Amino acid sequence: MVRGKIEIKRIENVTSRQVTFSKRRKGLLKKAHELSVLCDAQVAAIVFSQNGRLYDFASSDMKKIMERYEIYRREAFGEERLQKEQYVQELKKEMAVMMHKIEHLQLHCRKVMGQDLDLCSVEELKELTIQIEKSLTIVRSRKAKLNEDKIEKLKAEIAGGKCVLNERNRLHQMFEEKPLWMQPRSLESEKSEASCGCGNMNISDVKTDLFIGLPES
Amino acid sequence: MVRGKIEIKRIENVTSRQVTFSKRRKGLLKKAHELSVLCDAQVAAIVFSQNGRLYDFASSDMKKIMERYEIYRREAFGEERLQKEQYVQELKKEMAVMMHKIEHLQLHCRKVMGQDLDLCSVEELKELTIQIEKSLTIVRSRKAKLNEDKIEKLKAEIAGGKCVLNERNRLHQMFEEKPLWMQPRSLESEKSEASCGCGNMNISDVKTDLFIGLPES
DNA sequence: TACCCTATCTTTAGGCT
DNA sequence: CAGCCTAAAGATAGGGT
Repeated sequence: MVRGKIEIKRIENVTSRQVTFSKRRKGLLKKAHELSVLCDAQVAAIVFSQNGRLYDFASSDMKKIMERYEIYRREAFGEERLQKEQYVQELKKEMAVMMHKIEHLQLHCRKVMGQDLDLCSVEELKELTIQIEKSLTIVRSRKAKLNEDKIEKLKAEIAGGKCVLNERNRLHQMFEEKPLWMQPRSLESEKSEASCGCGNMNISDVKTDLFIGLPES
Repeated sequence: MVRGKIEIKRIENVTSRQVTFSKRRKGLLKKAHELSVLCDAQVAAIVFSQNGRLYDFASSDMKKIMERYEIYRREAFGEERLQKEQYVQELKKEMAVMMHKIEHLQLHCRKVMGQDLDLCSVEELKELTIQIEKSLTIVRSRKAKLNEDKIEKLKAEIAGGKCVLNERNRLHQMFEEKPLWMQPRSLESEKSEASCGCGNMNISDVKTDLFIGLPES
């Protein structure tokens, strides 16, 4: 091979390849430009180097050229758009299903709430009644259970509270003093006692309960 | 201008321009190809002639090259796609809202049906009870009304039926025979009479009522 | 990496068929 | 309009800085 002549195949020497890339890339873009000017044609050229760098030329707006290209190559590019379109259609379909579901649920809710019964047959109303009666039973029993639980809890707390009180009384008696609650109290001490120590809720209920039986003097 | 040398500006002579276009176009695409092979680069070239004919070269799939290009030039191309993307996003958002609504409705339905009450507070249960009781009242009154209407209707029919019966009685008397309903009846027919009207009434009750007066034979 | 040099190769303007 | 011819213009491989 004499100076200058090369085969058109990948240049294996990295340096040589990079140099050639730089030169020929410039040449290509220049020629693209010349063609567009000389012949008044729409020309675009895109080159990605092996390093991923982009070099390009576009005689006019690249976007427009590419759009025009896509129109020509509709068959190759249409698919993707079609797929997107189909995806949107699927979404819409799904939304329609959900919408239907919502309507159905709303209708059911309303019926159970005793609304929109105009269209119900006697049979339907009968079933509805049974259903609602069942619900009522369940809800009531649940409520009753919760209340019972609460009562149990309160009872336990009251019992606990009494223990504390007895303990305190015992201590006071050990020091041969009247327990504090038997002494005349200022509002302030009452306040501070109420807000003292133990939590800020349950115990206070218990205290109130206890106070009922206490002498006010 | 000597032979061969030209300025880079639009060629005014149409023939000359077309010839030059043909030659340089070929040259450009060839160089694009050579660049891609020699330097292992991704190269694309698009040329539209003034007549709107398309000539192109792509070292690999043009679609991919253009997509890669768009990633580089996102700011210029993003808008349109972004709009579509936003549309899809909006759809998805709407779907999420609907999904939420469905869940909410389902939860509500279940609660009204007396299911999933574990998480309800006593307050909620109280309200639920009131709601369900209301529903029950409404549904019952609606059912009652429908039944009353039906009874009215049936009474009217019975009245019509009595006319027929009277007619028949008249015929029987003409033949000096006792009508069947005046003959002693079995317990069965009495029972069915007892269950008529009030309570779980439906068409069959009423029919039974009508059969009472009809000859069994 | 980038640019310069230059011999040589490639492209192409213009002309012709 | 397509193709061929040819000389000039242009591009570039290989080498050097």
